[in-house]
Amino acid sequence: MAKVTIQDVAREAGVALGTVSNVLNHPERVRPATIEAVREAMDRLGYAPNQSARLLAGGKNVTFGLVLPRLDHGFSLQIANGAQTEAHRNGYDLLIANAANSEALEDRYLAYFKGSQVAGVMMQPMADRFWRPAAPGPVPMVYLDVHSDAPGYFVGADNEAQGRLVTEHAIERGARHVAVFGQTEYVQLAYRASGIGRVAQDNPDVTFEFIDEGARNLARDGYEIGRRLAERPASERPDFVIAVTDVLAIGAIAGIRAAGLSVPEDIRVAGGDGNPLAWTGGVSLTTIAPPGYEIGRRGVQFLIEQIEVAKLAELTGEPVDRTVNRQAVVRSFLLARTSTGMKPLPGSNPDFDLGTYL
Amino acid sequence: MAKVTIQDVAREAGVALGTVSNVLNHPERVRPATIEAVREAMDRLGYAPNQSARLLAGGKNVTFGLVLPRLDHGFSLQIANGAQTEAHRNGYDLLIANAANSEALEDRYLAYFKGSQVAGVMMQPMADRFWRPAAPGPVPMVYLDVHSDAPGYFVGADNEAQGRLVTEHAIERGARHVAVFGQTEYVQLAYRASGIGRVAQDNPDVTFEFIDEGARNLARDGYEIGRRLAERPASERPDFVIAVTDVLAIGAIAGIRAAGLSVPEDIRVAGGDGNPLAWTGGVSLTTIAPPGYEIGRRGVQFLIEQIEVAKLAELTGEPVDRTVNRQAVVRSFLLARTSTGMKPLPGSNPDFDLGTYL
DNA sequence: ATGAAAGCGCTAACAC
DNA sequence: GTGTTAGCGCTTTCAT
Repeated sequence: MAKVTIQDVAREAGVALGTVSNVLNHPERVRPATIEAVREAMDRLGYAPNQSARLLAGGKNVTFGLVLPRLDHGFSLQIANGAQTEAHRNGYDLLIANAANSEALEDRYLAYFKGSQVAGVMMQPMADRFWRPAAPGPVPMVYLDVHSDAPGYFVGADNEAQGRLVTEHAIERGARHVAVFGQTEYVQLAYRASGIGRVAQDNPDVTFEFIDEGARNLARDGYEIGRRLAERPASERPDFVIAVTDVLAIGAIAGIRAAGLSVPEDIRVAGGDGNPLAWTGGVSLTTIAPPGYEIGRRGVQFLIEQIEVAKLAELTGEPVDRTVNRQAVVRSFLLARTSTGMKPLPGSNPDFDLGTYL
Repeated sequence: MAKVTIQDVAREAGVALGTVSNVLNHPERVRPATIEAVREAMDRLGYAPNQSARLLAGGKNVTFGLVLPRLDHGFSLQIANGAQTEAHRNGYDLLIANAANSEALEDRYLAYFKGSQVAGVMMQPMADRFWRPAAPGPVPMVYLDVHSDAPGYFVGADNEAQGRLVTEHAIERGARHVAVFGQTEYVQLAYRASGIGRVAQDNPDVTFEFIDEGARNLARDGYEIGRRLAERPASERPDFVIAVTDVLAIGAIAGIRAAGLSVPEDIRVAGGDGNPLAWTGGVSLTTIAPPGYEIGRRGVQFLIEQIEVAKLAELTGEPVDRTVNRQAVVRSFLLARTSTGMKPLPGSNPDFDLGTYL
């Protein structure tokens, strides 16, 4: 129970306190045999270095913090996984905090990370039109899935491109009557819709129908709309359906089938955000590669960039420019699959199968 | 850039250092007007208390750590959400670490949390037959989804009961020929299968068929098996299918439908782990309530229990018993739904719709 | 490679 | 209520 300190280890190993510290932080300064003895003493005593003391004494922290608005959302999970992978690849650890849809908790975790002297903090702010970044603080900070003209680092997806790519694909597949649906209250989804609208304007010969309903973007909302569209007389029925999210799209596929039509033979369906949780059984969904993972990776890279800049500034003695505004946009690309009549690739990526989320 | 300390705040507010500390930790000892002035100074300076210094000086940590083996698995997410909710309800924060399937990372995060003097640590160990808990350390610790006779706190699901409940439901629904399938390599799933087997023994008049294939428990594995079963001649065809996981079950439903039969009219289907990510479109799946959420909640309660015990021991001066073995088993209950011919409840829980995981 | 010592920012105990 | 001070465990620096 009594906590083991570096002193105890030193005594047990018969060396000086400073030597134990060196084994931990600068092993190259210590003779191998000594290292061995010290390590053994640590194991014997079950020693775990006190992080607080380490940090307070000026040790370097190799941990990043990530504040997510929720943990039951595929997009945020993609971010978490991308960030974890990239952080680990660069020798950093990652701690994740779930703000559980509460702005108070979001602030709390943010302050906690800052106060913990982590090497950097990433945050996906709660979706909100009025959101503003905080003033630059003492630790590197990156905002994910949002943009701003204020000083800071921002990584987002090109939502308009996501909409554009899917729509261009529809045209290429010979669509004559396209139905677009999904709740576009969120800024990100509105951009997706705008990309779709842009391509629509460029193709006046194709009929576009925008269904703007009080859908909450749940699978069952897509189901209802899909069923309704499929029950129309053939002449008024769309031959291509675009949903702004994958979850809506799989709902639509189920609804179309429930009405007795088939996908992609009668109606083709595409989603828009590469959500690996969206699985329809039998027919794989055409969508856009999941940008969350890449956003997480890019966020970590921005963090490391800030650390490098700060290190350099410290060497040259020049102050860091606190007013820079850096923005990264993650590139989107289409994943064309069965639901729009494409043949599945032989070695298709199992990452996009719901099964991995068992 | 220069970090703001409690000293700076004190100077800015024109009070003593100790007063600022009191505003932070014992506001009741400070006059309201003073509190106000200090708070204002904090805001003006952008002060964030240094957690390391706080902890090192003996402050109480109100943060729990949770080490998960992966973040792309519904069960672990249930745990994270349950733990977060219960922790928050009790005034604690929760930090999540993703070991990303690496035992080295698992150890690393565990050591980090211990060294960070968090108030308690929960860990869902990587599924492994040879797993043993670590020796009791200085911080409260709870292991999730595993059991052991070694000293420690353990919270798990009653996997055998999960299998038993589903199978009893099958009998009640009039099943005559039950097909059971799923990869039972993991200990947890083997227990589920054993619960099924137990009920099978008690009902010799019902035919049970155990399909033990090299399935990886992905949705597409369930799809193949479901299709194959449905294509059998009617006399050899099961009238009830039990999959050890929900993901397999939804795959099976899709497969059965692809073969031209319908669920639940021709074949009834049940899953076994209440995975909210399993969504089939149209027909809702009979399954067992998701135990992950409850396991996370129970884990936090065990952590708090250990903290209480330690507090009490400190008061009485008696040493804490380090050899106790406490085990909690999360109760399972059936969610009977359309896939086994039950009528959906009018106000059915939206939590179990994939849509919330959009 | 060792031993001694300063000090990181804060909390809690103390005297005022 | 306020101001002062010891010391938490560690890293780093400096002399040896």
